[in-house]
Amino acid sequence: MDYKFREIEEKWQNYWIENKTYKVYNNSSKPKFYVLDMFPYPSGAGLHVGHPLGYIASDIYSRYKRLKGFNVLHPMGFDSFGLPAEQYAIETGMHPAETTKKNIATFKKQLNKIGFCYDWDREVQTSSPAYYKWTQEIFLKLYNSYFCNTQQKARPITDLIEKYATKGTKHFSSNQWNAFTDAEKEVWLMKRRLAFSSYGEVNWCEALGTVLANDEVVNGVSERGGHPVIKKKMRQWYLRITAYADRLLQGLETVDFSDSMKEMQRNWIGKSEGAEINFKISKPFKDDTNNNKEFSDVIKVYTTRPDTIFGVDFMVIAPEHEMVETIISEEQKLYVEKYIAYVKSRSDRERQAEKNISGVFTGSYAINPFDGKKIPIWISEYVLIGYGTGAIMAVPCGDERDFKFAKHFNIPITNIIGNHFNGLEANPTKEATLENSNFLNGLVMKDAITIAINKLEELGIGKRKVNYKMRDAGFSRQRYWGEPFPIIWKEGTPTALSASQLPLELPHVEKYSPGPEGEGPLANIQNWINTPEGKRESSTMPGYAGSSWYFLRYMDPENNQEFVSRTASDYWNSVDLYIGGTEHAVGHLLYSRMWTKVLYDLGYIGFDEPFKRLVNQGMIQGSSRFVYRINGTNTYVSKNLISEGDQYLYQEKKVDKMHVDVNMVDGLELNIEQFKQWRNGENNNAEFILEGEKYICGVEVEKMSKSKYNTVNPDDLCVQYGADTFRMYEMFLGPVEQSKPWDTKGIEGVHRFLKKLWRLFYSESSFSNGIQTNGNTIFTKDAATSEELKVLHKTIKKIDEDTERFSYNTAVSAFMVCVNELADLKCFKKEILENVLILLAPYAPHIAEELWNVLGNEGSVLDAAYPIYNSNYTIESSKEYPVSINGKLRTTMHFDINAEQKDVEPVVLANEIVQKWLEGKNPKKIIFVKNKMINIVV
RNA sequence: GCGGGUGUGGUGAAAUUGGUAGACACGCCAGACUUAGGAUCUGGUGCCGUGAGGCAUGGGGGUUCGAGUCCCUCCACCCGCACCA
Repeated sequence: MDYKFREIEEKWQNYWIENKTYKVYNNSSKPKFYVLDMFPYPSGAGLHVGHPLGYIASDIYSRYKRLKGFNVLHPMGFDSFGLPAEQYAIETGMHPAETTKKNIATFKKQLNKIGFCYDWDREVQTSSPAYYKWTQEIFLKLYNSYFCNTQQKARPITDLIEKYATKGTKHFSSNQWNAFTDAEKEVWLMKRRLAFSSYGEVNWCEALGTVLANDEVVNGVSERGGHPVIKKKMRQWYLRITAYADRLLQGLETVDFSDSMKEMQRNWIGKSEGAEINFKISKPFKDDTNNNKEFSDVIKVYTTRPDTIFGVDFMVIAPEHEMVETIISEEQKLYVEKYIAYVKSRSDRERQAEKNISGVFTGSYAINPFDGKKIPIWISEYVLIGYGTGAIMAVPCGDERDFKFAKHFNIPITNIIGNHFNGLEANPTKEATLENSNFLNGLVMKDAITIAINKLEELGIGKRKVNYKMRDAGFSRQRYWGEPFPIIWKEGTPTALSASQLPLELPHVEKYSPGPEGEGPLANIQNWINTPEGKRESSTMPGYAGSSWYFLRYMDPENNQEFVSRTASDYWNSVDLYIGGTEHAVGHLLYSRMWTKVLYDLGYIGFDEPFKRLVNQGMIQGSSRFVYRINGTNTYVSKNLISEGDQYLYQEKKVDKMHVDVNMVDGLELNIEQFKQWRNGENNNAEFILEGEKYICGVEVEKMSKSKYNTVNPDDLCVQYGADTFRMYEMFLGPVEQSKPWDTKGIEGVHRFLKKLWRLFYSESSFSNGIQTNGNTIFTKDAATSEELKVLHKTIKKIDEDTERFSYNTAVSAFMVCVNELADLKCFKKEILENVLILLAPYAPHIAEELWNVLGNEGSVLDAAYPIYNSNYTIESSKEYPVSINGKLRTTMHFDINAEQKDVEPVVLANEIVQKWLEGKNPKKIIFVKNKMINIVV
């Protein structure tokens, strides 16, 4: 009988559903294990081969853990709120709820074809009211909490109110507090709430009347329509994630993420220690009587290097700095205004990426607080208002950007580090001994830092300061397709709904155009936005709201009393293995880590890190194929006939390079018939200039996307080769963590492997008189030979190690080696094959189930006992040693496994080849590493 | 600009701790079986060289008996940067 993978896979997928094979219960005598994938956004494009990479890896691990005796939670759901559905609605009028429902159905269908072991009874969808009810409730918990700096944890806001009412603060007494109106109280409370409202800058597009995401803005104009975009201040909601900065840093020590991932989070948090220093400003002006006067005020700078204070040659402030207005001099006014207008059109990223130095002098000077030196104050886009104090003291001899700025604008440079500074580039060292530095002279810089700060504090002109690059997280979006805020505004003061009023459902809308003043579409729905108590908040929560806590809901998906019961969350605890892409390195992971910490502080869960171990799957890129059409004709020229240069040419004629669907190309050879029928046969009459008999396509690696025709649909591969082949091929491509372009070429090898495995159980079918005869089962119950056992146990060890360390590509290779060797040995023995099937079950579940039953076993192979490695079967008695002379391999020799250097030396030196290479010389040294190698140094 | 990552045959890759570079596959070449093959099987396949041998892990330098692996330096490409999820 042949390997009829389509029938087998359908059979077992139905079996799994009927027998609830993947149903998971919250009570079990087995130890728990929680394996989670980052859930997908159900895009309209459906699943492509990039999505399942991580899912297959986690599925393998889940099945493996289950076989090893764990109660494994391995759920799946959908991150179904988001911008694309809304964009699509704007374009087509289709309601996001409708498209989302459809897309989820497609995704699920596609996922199920690959044979994942999800317990769909636990599915969550962030856009369903039954789910976002709890997202809203957790928002209320954040809103009704503050971060207690003494205890370094979240506490109910009522504790703070209590404190204000009884003890007051340095800003007000308890009596004053009690006399405050509710609105006045709210102003103070808002400064502490973990979810709070404040003003922030957004990308505002006047023409579209809406706020835009950064990637909707290209070169200062909107992607849609190319309208100008400026920064605008608007009321926004924020999460006070900065309060958790230190705990987010400390928590990294306790989790098993890659070093690079931790590094990225640390950089994002960007903790630095330094000082804030007050610089007095001197701005000359003429008073009414035309006398020269000096205006004076203070600008605070933040620096991590207060030791370089005597090397400050100028100050730079951000174009948005609040002091700009007051310090510009009459003469410079025009230049400054022009410069600021230019900066307004630029994004933060452009401003930092810019290599051309730009800036403008304000006309004012700052006074070095220690020595009274007058330094010019400049404005430049490389200083960002959101970081530090939005003003820096520039030390050109020690900072590269400051140095270039000084050179560019001819600002004299003070050298405070002697010959550590060569005048050609800045030197950021901390090891130099300070010169020209007043009371710091003679000190090594790193020691001078503390001394300088102490002096600043002593003189009251500055203070020690810890700074974070991380900002509080913007938590509102002027959009429709997201969770509504359970907030009502009255006369500028917000009131929260109570938990019992949730969910606050998203009202149905017909149109998605923005509301007045850049508000979200919800502002247009009069009977929803207006309530007797006041106006509802019109913005919605961002995509990461629902995804910040979804891993908790899977534990207890049907609970309608709480977002998760303490019993369920205590049992499942944090996620043991989390798989997803590095693109979430900072955003999603930091937000869910913060939410987890808050919920822990408030006592709702018993752990404060959500993910114990994180594995990042690489990105699957597309491998695009191109055809070349002679400009203005319908004739296509094969790739290698074209000369490439500034443009493509064929016999002096210009050639246009065009994407062609990668699925119509076998390797590099275009299927011309398919191509003619492509896109309703628009190339029906095309002519081809071939090389040999073939049309060869061009190749390039690009992002996988529909518009580049380089997407490959897993459904097609499952139909053609089967899910088991597809799963194993995705793993065989290379390490899970590595990014790589998809290429279907090569899948045959894995498919052949499964067919070869099949032939260990069934004899081949054959044709006689035009009729196919079925092969019969050929497995036997004979006892295995030591050689066969050796193959098996070698494989058990390898698969176990490789699965544990996520080296699935080498595991697949080990299966191939195993089956090749068993085939060579003509081993059809149940005793051996049975165990191979159990090992294989996580990787190729359908064929493993089928053959497991062919061998006469009942039920699912997942309930079998995992084979145990026995080293007795794999012991070798001798070892083939590589023998090198001067590090170059010259021969190999066999020695007993226990042979020592003294046993080996005479034999090696007597060897013919060794003799030849020694050329009669005496060896200087013989290096013998037991079980590794032999090297003779001459 | 800042941060992170990757560079090994024609291709995907392997080499887990500094110890036989290229396992396992794809592709290609030769052959067997077959009415037929997009089935199956056998052998070969890093590069140069008839050969002995030499050269090879992005380039250059270093440490070491020994480097794909460690150190320095340069180059190329990919990803992220706060309203895409």
